[in-house]
Amino acid sequence: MQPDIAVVAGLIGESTRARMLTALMGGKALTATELAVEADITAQTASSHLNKLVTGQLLVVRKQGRHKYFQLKGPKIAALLETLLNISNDIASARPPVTTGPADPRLRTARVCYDHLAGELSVKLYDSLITRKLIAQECEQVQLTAQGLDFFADIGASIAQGKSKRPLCKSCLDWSERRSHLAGITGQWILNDLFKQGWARKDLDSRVVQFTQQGLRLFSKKYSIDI
Amino acid sequence: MQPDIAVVAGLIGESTRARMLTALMGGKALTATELAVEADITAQTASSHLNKLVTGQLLVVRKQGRHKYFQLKGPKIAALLETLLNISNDIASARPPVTTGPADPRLRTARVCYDHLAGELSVKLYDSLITRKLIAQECEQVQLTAQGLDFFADIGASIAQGKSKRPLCKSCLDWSERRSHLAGITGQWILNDLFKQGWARKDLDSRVVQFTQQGLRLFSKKYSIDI
DNA sequence: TTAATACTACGTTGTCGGTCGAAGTATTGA
DNA sequence: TCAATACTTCGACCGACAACGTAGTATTAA
Repeated sequence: MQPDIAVVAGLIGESTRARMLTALMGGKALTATELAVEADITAQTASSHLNKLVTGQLLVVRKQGRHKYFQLKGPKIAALLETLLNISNDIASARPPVTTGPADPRLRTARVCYDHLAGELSVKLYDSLITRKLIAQECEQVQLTAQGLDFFADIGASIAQGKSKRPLCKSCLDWSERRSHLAGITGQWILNDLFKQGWARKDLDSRVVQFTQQGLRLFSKKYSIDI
Repeated sequence: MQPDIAVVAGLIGESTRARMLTALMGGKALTATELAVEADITAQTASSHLNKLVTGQLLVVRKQGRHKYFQLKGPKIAALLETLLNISNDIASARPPVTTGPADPRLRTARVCYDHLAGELSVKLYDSLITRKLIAQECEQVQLTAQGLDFFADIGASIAQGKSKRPLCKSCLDWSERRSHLAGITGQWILNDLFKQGWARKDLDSRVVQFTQQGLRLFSKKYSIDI
């Protein structure tokens, strides 16, 4: 029997739940109340939706005191949502040449895509890594070169493959830029490093990554990016 | 503004429409009536659904006489559906250890995944290509090796990259096998070649690829597969 | 303990949309 | 021309479900 794609798609295919899931693309675990605010509904309704999403295996929940933290269940779910974001963006921009929304410019510049960086800045990063031959892209597939491995070892990146099945590198299509950016373990490390260095912080209740002036300078220096 | 993933997901997230879309994963264009039969509804209801799917940009329609042929709009949509099939399969098999459905064995053996081959046989094909170093898989990414390019040139495959952005090779995760198989231009060529040689035919109203006895023999010989 | 917060369970309401019957238009074939 | 087929439009019905108010149960803070 074929798997029933309607149940999963149906869970995502309701605007309120979709807003919650999109909010969780920020990678951070959010509480039920936060998600209720995000989706602009009461706590009761949110509770009901979140229950469905957990039962439907799209979210996992961690209880902490009187709070319940919800999170996307894994990279697979995040990838599905990103695919949906891409296609939806294609469709939306194909439709009306009018109102090609300016969008939140900060969201367009840099945002979190589950566990890695997305947006203009991440595309520039990707281009730089390609130009410097630290990653190689063939056939729309990416991998670290020997130089790349050295480079990331030098800057102290702990990106050992480990026993996880996750690829070191993975290109992720950006819905705002329509260009590739870096996902996978390496992409995840870069984002974490960013925060650890204090170069940027995640906006509350949003996927926006807000760089400090100096952070942006140091970041672009580290990865040789022209701003 | 973020794209609204709810509309696309909502279109897929209705069981009747999901059945139609899954049927179209066979890659063949189907008429409205055929899809109505497939989904077990009347022609009126089917018409309404198909209209929505076309408006929603998931399908394209070609009019031919008094028939209307519907088809998935492109590889992107097919990829989205395949991702959904995978996740749904994971979820379904995680749930009840009971009724791990035997499924249609023929569907499990060989089926069409939009424009390439999927199922047990395709996974074996993939493994054979890897073993013989005709394709290389690193970091979960695939590409044709030099030998691979020679091999496919020898057997007359016209798999020039062309100006299309489609990758030559692409691994596609199989929902029935939980293993990779070959997609992309090369995967498409192999499937077409199969039919051209008369080694197999597509079942009507299904994704099943039905091999002839001799076809299976010649196919496995051509690609050095152990059956 | 009392009060406040975070979340949940239940019952009601109202809307949205899937479904089909009936009737209509276009195309094909005899 | 007449009849059959393929698809669409309209209208009505009805079930599903999102939303919330009320009323609960945990957990924390004072």
